[in-house]
Amino acid sequence: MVTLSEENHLKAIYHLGKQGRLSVSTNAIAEQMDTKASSVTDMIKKLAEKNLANYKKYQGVSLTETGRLAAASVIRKHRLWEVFLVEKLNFSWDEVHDVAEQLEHIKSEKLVNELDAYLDHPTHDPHGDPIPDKDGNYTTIKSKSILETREGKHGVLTSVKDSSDVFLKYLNKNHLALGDQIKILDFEPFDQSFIIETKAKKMTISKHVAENLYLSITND
Amino acid sequence: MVTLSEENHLKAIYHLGKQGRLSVSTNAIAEQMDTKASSVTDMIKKLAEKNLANYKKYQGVSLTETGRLAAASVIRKHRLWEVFLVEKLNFSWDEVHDVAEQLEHIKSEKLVNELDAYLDHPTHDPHGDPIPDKDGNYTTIKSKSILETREGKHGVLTSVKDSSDVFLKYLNKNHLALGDQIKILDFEPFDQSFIIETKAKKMTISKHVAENLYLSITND
DNA sequence: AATTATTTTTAGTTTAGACTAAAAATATTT
DNA sequence: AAATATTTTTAGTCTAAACTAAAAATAATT
Repeated sequence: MVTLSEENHLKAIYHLGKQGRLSVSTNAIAEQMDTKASSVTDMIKKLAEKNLANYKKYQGVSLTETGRLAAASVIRKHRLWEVFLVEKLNFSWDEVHDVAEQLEHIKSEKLVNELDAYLDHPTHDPHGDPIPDKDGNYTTIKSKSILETREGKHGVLTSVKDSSDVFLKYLNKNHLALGDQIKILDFEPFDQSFIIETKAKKMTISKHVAENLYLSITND
Repeated sequence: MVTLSEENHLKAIYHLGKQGRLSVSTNAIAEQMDTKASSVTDMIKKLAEKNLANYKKYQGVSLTETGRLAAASVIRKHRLWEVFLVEKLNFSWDEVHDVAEQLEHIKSEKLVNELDAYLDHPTHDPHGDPIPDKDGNYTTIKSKSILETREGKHGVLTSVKDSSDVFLKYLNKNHLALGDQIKILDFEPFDQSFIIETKAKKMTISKHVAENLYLSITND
């Protein structure tokens, strides 16, 4: 049995290294999880003991195949629940995180499978993040942050890097949503801000915003 | 903050006494929860400390108004989730309990309210048990077990007392479901068995079954 | 390369929740 | 009412998961 805390550590390791494949530092995990390095060390040992992680003292941790699958399963549940909350229960995308954080730990094969089917097998959550399938696989939409994109290009807003409350509320306020067609009109080198155009209007976005918005570029 | 274990104890006390109003014994709680009396004593002290329970040593426990509301809230969530699982996710009524047992502890006002609305404010769960509203109130359907009912009477199957796996599977096997119209044809004093008639067929049920099926009697 | 700084681990506490075994209180019998 | 049985509580132990502070290992800098 994988405990709640173990699941959370698996998730952190998964997120920090490429799906847990590369080895991540104790400190990085501690920071991500808002806990202490010593606590992380303890937990890592347990994960290694259960063959969920590869661990050598002072060398960081990576996930085993089993660990990667366990982590993907938790993330799958998290993102499916997020879709459920937004699509069925009128949550907005800035309200789902805390609840999904709880729901992701519910243990029931049938529940996940039925939920997945009920939602029509969604591939991405409300923030544009991919939903792993039962085997932990997912397809990534090729996309680039606006900061990496040149003026004149346009594309569809497919995901946000930062999915914090504040950022999502900023996007709501400015009527920016996933799926929006966006054109990059101008780039200002001085502060690396952009002028972009949506269906509705033109607006200026800061560098900080630009690096958190991901577009799937439309060829023209 | 009410912990998971505290919530489970509140539930047990609520179920054992009239919504926690009458004082229940430590042993009864321990048995219901499949734990030890000494553990229950510890927990009861915590509940009293938090003003969720009234407790005097050796005198049993009852719930305070706050405690009663907290318990009702957990039960409300449990039963709403059961409805969700059956109506939306193709669970059958004998599969919902364990999952609902987990889901009932998810903390989010909005989640419960939206779920309630999404399910169209159901008043009863798949076993016929009433779903408390936000204030912990619910309406009981007047019903009697078949064992307490005389031959010749008929009524609608509104709830089951025992909602264990085995019993529900027995009912499935015999095509008995909530909402079924049932007529009591005969009573056999020797073993207190009954012959009943449903839309589909006649069948004999044992005393043990009869005392677990509740009918809302139809006047004629 | 040696010193300093940082990161990671170890060792020892703490808290919540459960347990066992013994003691104390209450109930039940004779 | 005394003796016995049962229930409940207390006292002390255990485990999981966190913590602090000190020690050990690794990394960075002079």
